[in-house]
Amino acid sequence: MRRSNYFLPTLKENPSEAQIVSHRLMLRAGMIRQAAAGIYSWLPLGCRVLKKIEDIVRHEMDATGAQEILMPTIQPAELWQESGRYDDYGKEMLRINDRHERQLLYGPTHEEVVTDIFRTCVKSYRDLPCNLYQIHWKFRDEVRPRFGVMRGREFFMKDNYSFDLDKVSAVHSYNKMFVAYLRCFARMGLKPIPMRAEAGAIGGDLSHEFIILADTGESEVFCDKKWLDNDPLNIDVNYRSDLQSIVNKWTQFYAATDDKHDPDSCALPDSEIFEGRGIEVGHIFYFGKKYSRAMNATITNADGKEIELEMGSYGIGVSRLVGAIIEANHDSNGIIWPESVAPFRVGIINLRSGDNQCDSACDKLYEELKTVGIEVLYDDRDERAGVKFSDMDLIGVPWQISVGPRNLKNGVVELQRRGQKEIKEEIPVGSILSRFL
RNA sequence: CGGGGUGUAGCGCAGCCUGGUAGCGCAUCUGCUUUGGGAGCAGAGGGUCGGCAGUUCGAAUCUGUCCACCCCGACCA
Repeated sequence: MRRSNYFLPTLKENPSEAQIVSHRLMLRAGMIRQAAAGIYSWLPLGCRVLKKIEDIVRHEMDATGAQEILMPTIQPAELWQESGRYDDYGKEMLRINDRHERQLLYGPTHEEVVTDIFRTCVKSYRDLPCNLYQIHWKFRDEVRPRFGVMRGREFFMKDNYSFDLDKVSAVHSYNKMFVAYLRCFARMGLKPIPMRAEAGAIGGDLSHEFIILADTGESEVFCDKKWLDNDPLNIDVNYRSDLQSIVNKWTQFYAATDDKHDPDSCALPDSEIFEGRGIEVGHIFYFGKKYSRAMNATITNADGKEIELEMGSYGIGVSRLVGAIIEANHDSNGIIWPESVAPFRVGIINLRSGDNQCDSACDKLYEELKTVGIEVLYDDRDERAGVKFSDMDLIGVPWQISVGPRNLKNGVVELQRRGQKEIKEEIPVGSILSRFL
């Protein structure tokens, strides 16, 4: 992408409405625009990152055997009246009447809709287990939206729903999601910590929330230092085999948020405790028959008996992750994207646009990188070098290639890793491409 | 939903107390000079001062009311 035709409205100054760093940087980097409190438009740069995260999540979900669907954002009130949640959910649910005065709502979650789909379409135990997911918009009318996309009212979320015949199978479905979640967050360059959680409004008796560590996180976290050395990507996963040992391994160490942490009763010595801050980015629930019973979602088992389905639901805040990743990866100059979610992998800075040598060297490099499929942003604007450096740092492109007349005389360009200012490499123009293959 | 705060050009702000018809910086446009970490000079454009209703000869400024947004708390992916 050539910067001169890329819609990227960066800001030099901090918008006054934004307080926390990820919100400020997302506005300054031209990723989002606020339309109303807690409601945002996603501009090209933000959209790219959102889709990168979405793709990682989709890939990991597909690997577990889950199948993607899309359910409506607008739902009929009847389903919620049937489950009993229409009254329970309260003012957080945005309620709408259509022209016929039918009661509708903008979905805050989709247990009711998916249960309705399942009960009418699936009648035999042979079709189980089944896990359906979507990556879609939801709306919760928060009393007080804040922190930009981290706590908006409209948000982009991945939500799965598992259906099983019995509890053993349902727990396996739960464990699959548990492991897949660890992998998702790790692939985004984050340190996930699963914590035993209250099931809250969703209901049920088995639940974990996934917290990622970030210095500027919303809640305080206390955990065993052994967490910091665990890497989920080292797990050799076969989703068909029993996963309980992996889940056990990942829940054996101490971890608690500040409201649950009691220094007096904690068995760990202080020297073993890591004290940090975190952001919740995922939550999984096993809730058994709560909805299948209320909504009469039954199935005939092998013995010809009609039984209620065992269910679970599993959420990842995809749009929240954009903010969370920035909270975990930034410096005073801007965002530092992990490569897996970066909007562009490489940025080319033409230090002297208009200079024939610089222009042609940049053009050539740009075309070469594009040809081999590397996402590259080429700043070809007629701006001063400082403006381009600052902008490229702000939007956090992982690799910066600076092309200027001084170095070009010696046939080299400069390669720099975002976030490691001290390391600058001078590389012959001809061999830069091979660095990215 | 309780408490606090702010609405003036695309962004950041001053002016309001003490009424006299709007200003600064950045950004934008034009020209010249510059060019390796947010350039300099000269010129230009851009505002129903959040909305409505009052007070007044006259309101960004005073009064009332509504709205929007932000912060702290309670609540949450």
